[in-house]
Amino acid sequence: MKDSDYATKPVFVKNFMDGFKAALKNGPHAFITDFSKCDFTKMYMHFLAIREKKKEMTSEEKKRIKAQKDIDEEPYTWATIDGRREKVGNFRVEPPGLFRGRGEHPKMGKIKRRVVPEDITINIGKDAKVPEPPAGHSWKAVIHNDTATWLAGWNDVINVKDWKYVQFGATSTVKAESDQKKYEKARSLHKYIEKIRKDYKRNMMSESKEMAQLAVATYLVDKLALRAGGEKDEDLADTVGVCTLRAGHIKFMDDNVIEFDFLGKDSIQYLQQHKIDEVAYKCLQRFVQGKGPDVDIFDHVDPQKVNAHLQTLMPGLTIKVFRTYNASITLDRLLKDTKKNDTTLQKKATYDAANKEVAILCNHQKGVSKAHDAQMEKLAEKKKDLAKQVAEMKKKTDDKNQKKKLAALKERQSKLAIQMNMKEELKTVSLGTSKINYLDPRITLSWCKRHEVPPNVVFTKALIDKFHWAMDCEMEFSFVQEDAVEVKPAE
DNA sequence: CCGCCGGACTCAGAAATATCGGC
DNA sequence: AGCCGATATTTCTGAGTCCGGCG
Repeated sequence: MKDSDYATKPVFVKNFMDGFKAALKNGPHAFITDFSKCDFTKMYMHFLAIREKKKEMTSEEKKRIKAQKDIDEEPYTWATIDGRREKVGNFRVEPPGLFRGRGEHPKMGKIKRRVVPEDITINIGKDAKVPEPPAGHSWKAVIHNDTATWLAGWNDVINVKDWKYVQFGATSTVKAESDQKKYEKARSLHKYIEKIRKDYKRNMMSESKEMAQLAVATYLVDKLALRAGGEKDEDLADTVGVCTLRAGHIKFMDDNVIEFDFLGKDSIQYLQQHKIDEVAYKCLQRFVQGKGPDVDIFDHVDPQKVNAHLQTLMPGLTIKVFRTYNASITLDRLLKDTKKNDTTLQKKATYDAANKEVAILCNHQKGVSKAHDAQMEKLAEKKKDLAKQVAEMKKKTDDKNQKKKLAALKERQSKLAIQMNMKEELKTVSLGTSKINYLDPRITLSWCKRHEVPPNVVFTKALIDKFHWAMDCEMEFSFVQEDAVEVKPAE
């Protein structure tokens, strides 16, 4: 934290000092009340030294310690469900520390106390042996809820109403089945999408304010893959989704273009301009008329109402399904441009480009790494150097391998150019999130089969494990089912 | 009915850690 | 061939969505 700018934020400092003072109260250090007079350098140096020591270990030592750790943890990484022994996900409780919310979080800096066995509820089979709590401690409760999939849970110590759970890992049957169901539902949305679009286009012109707002909200969800946006408590960061968009979050530009500028999940900025449907544009103008920037645009609807309406059109349909649908069908469409005779590397580039388009659609971002500019500069140096080498090689007409060497240099040049281009283009775009959560793995795996690309070119080992249920999909798998008529994206 | 809220699960980027690849 | 910085992958935990039960 000392390396971050948290200490310059008044909210962080206040929350931290409140907790710190409470901890020091009645002790010999109760006189400490002023953050600006505190110097934590000694602690900082202490932890830095520990890190240094770790670094200095030989690789053998490191390996040995890791192996021992794996052995020690092994018993906690498995659980049996319906007679199957399956991998557990997060089996460790969260250690104490300072809470760091995302964005301008009102609780940043609060001290996160240690979670003790007395906080933990164990959920286990009636006849199973209950794990022993640490010596001298007891569990808060032991329950036998066979309708929930969590193994243990506790109330979060910062947002006390929230629960934290120990769950099965991504490779487990429960997770795999639910993942599969998610993609099947998104896939079936395709069969209803024309009906849904007709429905909202008609309803946008409804006299009923609720109906019109329902329609425009659904349109934005369909076209832009926005999140639902539920009401949030005051003690959380101020972020929005479709239903909580406020008048100040949109700007009306010429030619039915709207600029969206708001903070979404994790306080990630959504800043995009889109040309939208003319009727929807006019509706939005009507909805914000006479409203100040802080007033809700959709004051007559909420996610429950939108979802309830969606379910009159397709069973089980909710707002988030559109995100999955949109992401997957976009990948499906873009991968069709893969060239048969390309090298694996080129095919991978096509895949990454499609993945990138999905990431932009879903607004999946990442912070620019601290070293980015320096790294780019280094690559630019390399580029200059290569250019010089090429120029020199051109002069060496006496070298009988001149042609060959020149070709090799040119090859390096073009590779470097691609690398630099990619690095710059992806400096704020995060590809992983959509790969893990939004893209039907069968699209990717059937593409791998058709184009003879090994799955590990596009999926990490963990993803290959997670998507084991999709591995044997057919080569001809299509996210859009064969019997479906051709449908264009929302306009 | 409908709105509210607790509960359970999915999804999110940052940080930590492991592996890679160029000199 | 081995070191070191860059890149890839995994871990962590915070932040959403949505359902169902209750008043």
